[in-house]
Amino acid sequence: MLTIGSLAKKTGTKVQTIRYYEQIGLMLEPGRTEGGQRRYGDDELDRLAFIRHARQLGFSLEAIRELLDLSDHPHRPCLEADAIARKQLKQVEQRLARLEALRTELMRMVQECSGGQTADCRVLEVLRDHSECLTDHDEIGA
Amino acid sequence: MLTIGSLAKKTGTKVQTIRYYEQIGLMLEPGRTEGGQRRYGDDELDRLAFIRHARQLGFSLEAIRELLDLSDHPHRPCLEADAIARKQLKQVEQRLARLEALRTELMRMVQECSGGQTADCRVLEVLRDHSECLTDHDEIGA
DNA sequence: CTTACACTCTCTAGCTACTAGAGGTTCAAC
DNA sequence: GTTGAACCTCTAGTAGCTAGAGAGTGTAAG
Repeated sequence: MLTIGSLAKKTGTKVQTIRYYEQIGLMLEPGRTEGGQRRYGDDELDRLAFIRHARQLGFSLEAIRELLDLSDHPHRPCLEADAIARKQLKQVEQRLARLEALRTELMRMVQECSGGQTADCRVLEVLRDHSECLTDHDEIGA
Repeated sequence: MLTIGSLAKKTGTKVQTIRYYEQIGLMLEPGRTEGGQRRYGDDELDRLAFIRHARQLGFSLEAIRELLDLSDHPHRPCLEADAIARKQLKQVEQRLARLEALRTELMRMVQECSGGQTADCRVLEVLRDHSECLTDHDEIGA
């Protein structure tokens, strides 16, 4: 049985954040001690690890909620789950494409920026350049 | 001379967001018409394009502020900007790896999920795995 | 058994990076 | 010279946390 603090440590989450996830219904209400302190089992550790990983991948809490629902209701017909999976897959692929473009730019930035002064530094120029970007105006936020 | 609206269109930014950037000091105060409306030149277009691009690359507004400072004061060494870029690159590469794992699993799920039930779904398991993550607890937020 | 103290509890308020709306003004085209 | 889209300021709301106040709990040493 884990205290909220050790669960936090194991998953790299702030204690407050775990309580927040419970509050908005992403984490289920855990068992409590006589005195009212939360105690967690391995299922909860898994669930929280999943949430944190998904967050690191840029999924919104709403998207994560959908994915968790897939696992919480295993007797649902597959069509529903399939639709959600397809939707998420599409998002994942968009995200991958953007991240790859991004990696390329960052790698170029790091390479070109070696030893000079800021005046010579291409970091700013690379990002300042808007010859390409002016055509793709998709959203930034998750 | 650009109105705030056309600047917004050119950079894929919301009008409100531009005013917000001005408010927090990321965008400098532009000239105004007699009637008090903002008018922008090409420098401001460049600056905003830079900010937006950097945001798309996952830089926080604070990191962007630092980068803009470097460009505003070009006689400082580039090391600082380089460090910021490297940090972002590392994060991007971590995210790419995890996203690829998730894509694989979602693809498998969509393929296999034809007639079965959610019970077979491995999506959660992929991200639930915390064998690696338990050692690297870097921040999520930019 | 009791005392120490790290940990937990709830609650409220603050943070970043926007976004939306109310209510009013300006600009440019007709 | 009037219409209407675009602009103005201001306030408040959003997601996803994060920090602090003030009080209670759990455990281990003395």
